[in-house]
Amino acid sequence: MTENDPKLPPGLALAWGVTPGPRRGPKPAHTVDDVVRAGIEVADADGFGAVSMPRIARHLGLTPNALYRYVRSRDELLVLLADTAWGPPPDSVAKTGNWREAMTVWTHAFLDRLGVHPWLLDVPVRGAPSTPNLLGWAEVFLDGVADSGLSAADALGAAMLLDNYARGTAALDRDLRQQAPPLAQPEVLEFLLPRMAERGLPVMASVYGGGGYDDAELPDADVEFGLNRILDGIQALVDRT
Amino acid sequence: MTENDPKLPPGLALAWGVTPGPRRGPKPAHTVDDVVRAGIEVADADGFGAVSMPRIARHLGLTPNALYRYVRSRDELLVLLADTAWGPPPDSVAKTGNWREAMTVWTHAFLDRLGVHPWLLDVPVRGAPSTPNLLGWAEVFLDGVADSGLSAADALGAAMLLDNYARGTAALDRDLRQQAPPLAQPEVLEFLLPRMAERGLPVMASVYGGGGYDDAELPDADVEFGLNRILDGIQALVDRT
DNA sequence: GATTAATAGTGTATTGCACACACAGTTCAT
DNA sequence: ATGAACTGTGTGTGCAATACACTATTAATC
Repeated sequence: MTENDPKLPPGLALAWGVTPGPRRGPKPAHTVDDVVRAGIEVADADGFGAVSMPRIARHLGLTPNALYRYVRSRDELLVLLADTAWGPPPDSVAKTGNWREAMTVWTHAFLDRLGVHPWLLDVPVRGAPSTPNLLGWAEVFLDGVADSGLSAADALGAAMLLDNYARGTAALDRDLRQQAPPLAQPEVLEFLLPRMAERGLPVMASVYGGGGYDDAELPDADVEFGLNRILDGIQALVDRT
Repeated sequence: MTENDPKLPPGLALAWGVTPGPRRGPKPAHTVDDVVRAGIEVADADGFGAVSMPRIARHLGLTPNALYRYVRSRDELLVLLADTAWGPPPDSVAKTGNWREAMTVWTHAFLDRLGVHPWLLDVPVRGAPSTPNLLGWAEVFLDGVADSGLSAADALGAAMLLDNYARGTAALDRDLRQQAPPLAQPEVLEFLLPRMAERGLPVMASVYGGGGYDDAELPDADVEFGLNRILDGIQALVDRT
């Protein structure tokens, strides 16, 4: 059983490795870790949509309901999946010399993880981090930017800003990559351009019609553009302090 | 039937009001617009999770499958729902005097819409905007920031950045507001703090333990903080040009 | 005006999901 | 040795998207 403190939010206890002592009944054929591993394998293979209890159970050679012996609910499992898939924060952030480099490295590491497990974007976020690895990512961020002189509140604001930016960017990239985006087919522009002109959308029409606009991919340069804007903005704040 | 050009992405034709000419069979009891309106009502009332074909059909007094006479798939319907719920872009952006004010007004208007229809955050984004209202929002943005002297690419980058920021912020706000976030209960901190200390997370431990940190709400000040950082960053770019 | 082809909505079926509950077999504490 | 606690199975509920066959209706055509 997973009950330790029924008042704790789902997954918290398990994420911190709090497991009840020796049990009485038959030995479980697997561990919570096995279940989490299986879940990650399923998600990596077929995306978040495939992360269902029956699917994971099949992967382990179990019937669907057996999973509820390891985990109280699907929600609880998702918390564990997220923490495990994010993994520990990178050391590299601590080794940087200054806050700006730390933020850059942190954000790139964050994006890398999302490249490895794109489905992490689909795991609902409940609130502030409360599981070990997620807290670890926050910790190395705050640690790395200590030399900026930012207040704790401002540093946290910067972390939220970059977290948010990385997630959005990664989501966009993934969406463009997998499902053929609207503008990929020439028929679409053919359909769209005259109607846009008619409806008074000249600027966007020239952007789409100009040829230089590609919908099918998010270039690295665009990612860097946004990141540099944000860092410049933080820079202005740091300079002011 | 909705087929006009089967090669167009789902919903595109309908979103632009392209409907096939007069039909032969019985008169439809409703219009595509009715279906969309019903969908929005359902979503407003019970969230994106409630937007199912049976649910919308019931709202219209139809059997679930009847909807497929108006719309090719649920996906197509979602495209229409999103464009209609966003609605036309605000006039206010065009009336601003300079790019910075325009971006500020645009972002706040964007956030306002997400306040009205929070489920818009859950509608999957397929790629670059291709429906009339969404294109309109992009248009007024580019129009409003023309005086910045930014290149079209940079202005688009700024639009993406702010769009992304607003979405992330609104999502966070909504999540914190509805489902009780982890740190809301005192037992959680009681559980967490000793373990954080043990695991080498002193900075986050002092943030959570310091008392000033509230998980239950996203203050307006935090929203403005991020927005001002981004605008400062764009400012730096504008100044450089 | 009669015929015919296209169409709207219904009913039924398939498949898949989360989860509740009762049960059979297993293992440890007493 | 006995019984309580436990693991995994089977069965059932209620919901979803969507396919398919069918009936009733209507407009274009003869």
